[in-house]
Formats: sequence, structure tokens, C-alpha cells
Amino acid sequence: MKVTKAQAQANRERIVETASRLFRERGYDGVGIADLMAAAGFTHGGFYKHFASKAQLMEEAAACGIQQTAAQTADMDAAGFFQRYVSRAHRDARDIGCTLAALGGDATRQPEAVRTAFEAGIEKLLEILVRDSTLSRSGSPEQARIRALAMLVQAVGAIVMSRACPDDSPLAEEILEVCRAAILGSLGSRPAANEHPDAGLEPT
Amino acid sequence: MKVTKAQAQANRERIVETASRLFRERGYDGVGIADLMAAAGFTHGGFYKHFASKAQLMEEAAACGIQQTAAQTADMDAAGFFQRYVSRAHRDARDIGCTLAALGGDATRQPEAVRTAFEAGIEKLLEILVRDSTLSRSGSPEQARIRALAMLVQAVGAIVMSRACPDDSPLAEEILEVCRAAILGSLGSRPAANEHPDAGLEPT
DNA sequence: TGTACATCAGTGAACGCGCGTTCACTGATGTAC
DNA sequence: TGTACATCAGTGAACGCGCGTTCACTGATGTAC
Repeated sequence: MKVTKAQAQANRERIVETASRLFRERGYDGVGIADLMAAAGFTHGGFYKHFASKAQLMEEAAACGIQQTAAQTADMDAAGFFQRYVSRAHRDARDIGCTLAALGGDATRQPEAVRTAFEAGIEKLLEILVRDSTLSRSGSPEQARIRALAMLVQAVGAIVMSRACPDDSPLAEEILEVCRAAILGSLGSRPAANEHPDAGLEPT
Repeated sequence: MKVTKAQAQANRERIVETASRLFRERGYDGVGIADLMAAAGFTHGGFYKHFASKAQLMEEAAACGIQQTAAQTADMDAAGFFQRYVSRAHRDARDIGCTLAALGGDATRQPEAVRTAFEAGIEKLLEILVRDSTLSRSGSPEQARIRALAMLVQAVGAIVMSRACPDDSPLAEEILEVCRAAILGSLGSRPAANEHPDAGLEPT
């Protein structure tokens, strides 16, 4: 049965968002077209009315996921961003967490278009972070970018390595604590006792 | 045709080493049993004479790969290690590079035993890095461990994120340069002009 | 040391299964008059 | 505004394929005597 153009467009977006979430949770190879379409509330046959291939969906899903993280980040300062990013809650919520951390390792083996989406996502996050006065206050814009990039890499690395450890590993916890402290320390800010870093990134 | 016990043991080790390399290059899902056994010089049927399942091989291959990196690291100082680690050569040589960087992102979705191997690998690298007098000179052993961990996370993150970018991306290059400088800087060492960071990690 | 037999690493065909993708079909939507 | 027809989003069966795993078989190795 046909559906209005507006509905079809909304359905397409729902498929991309569902894919973005499922890919983060299970990896690109861990999600089949049938799985995905069922999770979005459709049968699998309709997939190719929206996308040329699974690879095209991966590309759009990557851009969508990174955009979500960027949108959540836009109204935070750098300290707030890293406080939430390098947290147990973020570590434990792969599906709604950062796409860079969840799929950065998989991206290497994906088509160029997917990696271009990752590159754009990193640039987007950098741009947002650099706006923060804490980073820009002292030094040139180039210096602010360099500092933001070093911190972002450490934050992503912390989530990836913490997740690579067994579930209740003390090392997984230590990685987060050490890196959070290092990043906030080099921002010149300290985690306040009454803040809850484990509140994590919220879904959009 | 049967084969001597010693030969069988050597063949088994060859399979694990081949798997370790192929997994790093193509990911766990990107390597089939038949692919792997052919690459090691056998037919696929014999696989289950050596391993109970692909998951068991993944576990042994992870331990083997991390052990290789640890062995290469054992006779380097921290500055030398990071100089080679955070380099274009390492970025471009997934198959012989660090298992943490190549498969850390995939490990999250693998059985606990695989993640236990990753945890042990991180501890092993930390132990080697902490031995370095540059890290231990000032401060307690706990402080040295914290500093080594923060640097290792940043180094792994740099390789993962650089690899997530398109092949000839300027950002991929920038990530390596910025993080290498940050790590060597916080070690109190600077990259010497006549050193070649792109020499990379050598295969064992 | 020599002989007879059990062992088992390696072979290659076969298994069931789930994957990405294709296709004929349906029927409400969108459009031409 | 009403009617006739083309469009095309969504359905569900089917496709070829490669996966992890199993199995009957081979024949050199290892062992018991």
C-alpha cells in the first residue's frame, strides 16, 4: 500500500535513525537488513525503495549519529561535554552514545564515503569545542584546535578502551577516571564533587 | 595424513598467528574459517581439530597479537614507543600493528574471554611503560601508572580516529601529529628532527 | 629392532542458516482531464 | 469537484552465496608387544 510522500520521507528518516542506533550497538556486520527494517516497523523488502545498498545506509547512519552527538554538544561548554562523555553511563549506553566511539574502529574497513562522514563528524565536534572560551581564552585559534583535538582523541580512546575490557573490570573504570581527570585537568577545570559524571549523554 | 606432534603444535601456532594478523586487517567478522585456514596453508576442515570454535580462536589471537606488541615494546623507552606508535606507518599497517588499536572497537561486542585478553594486554603494556625512568622518575608508582595510562589511551585513540578518516585526509595526519606532540610533550621529551616517526612498528 | 595396530592431524564434501539483494504484486496516493 | 489512471512505498517469497560447523575418510605417526 502506498503512503503519502511526507509519510514516506518520515519512514525513511526512521530507518536511518534506527540503523544509527543498531549499528552503534551491534556494529555494521551485526545488523542485517531484515533485523533493521523489523526494528523500524517494516518488512525488509521495502528497504531498496529508500536506499541503493546497505553501504549507502551506513554512510547516512554515520552522519545522522554524529549529528546527534553534535546537537547534544552544541549547548554545553567543553568541561561539561567531557564530563559527560568520559563517563560510565556513556560507556554502558553504546546505542545512544557517540558514534565515533562506537563505530570508529569499524569505520576503517568501510567504504570511503563512510569515512568521509566520520571525518566531517570529527571536524564538527572540534568546531563546537573550540567555541568554548576555556579553550580559546589563551592562545591562538590554532592552539585551541590542537588542544581540543588532543582532548577529543583521549576521550574517544577512553570509551573505546574501557569498552574493550570485561564488564566489571576495575581497569575499565580506571581508564575513565584517569582520562576524565586528565582532560578536565588540562582544561583547567576540576570535576565538582556534586556533579554526576555518570548521568551520561542523553538520547535525542 | 597425520603429522608429528611437534609439527601439529607448530601448525596450530601458525593458525593463531595468521588469524591475529588477518583479524587486525579485516576485523573478526571479515575473516572466515576457510579464508584463514587457506592463508595459513591448510584446508578448512582441520580447524576444529585445533579449536573448539571461532570464538576460542579470537581469544587466542587477541592474546597473541597483544603479546607481539608487548614484545616489541619491551626494549624501548616510553618516548621511543610512542614515537613509533603514533605514526603514519603504524596507522597504515593494520595487519602488523597494535591489536588494541585494530580490534579494540570490535572487542566490545565479543565474548568476555576476548575482552579479558584485551584487559590483560593493556595491563601488560602499562607495566612495560611504567618501567621507563622518564615516567617513574618524579612521583609515586601510582602517578607513573596514571600518566602511562592517559598516554596509552591517547595513542590508541589517535590511531583509531586517524584510521576512521579517509585515506589521504589532512585531518588523519593532523590527529597523529597533534597527539604525538601532546604525548611526547607530557613525557618531557620532544621528537628529534633526525628521528623518523614513520618507521613504524616492525613485524615480529 | 621389527611388526601390528590404534591414533589423530589434515582433507574435502556436505549441512543448515542468515545474509544482501531482487522481484512480482498490492493498493492508497497523486495527477491529468 | 469528480473520474480514470499512473505512480510507487511497502509486502513477502525467492535468489545465490558464504558463513561456521560436522563428518566420513586418509595415511603417516606413535605405541604395544
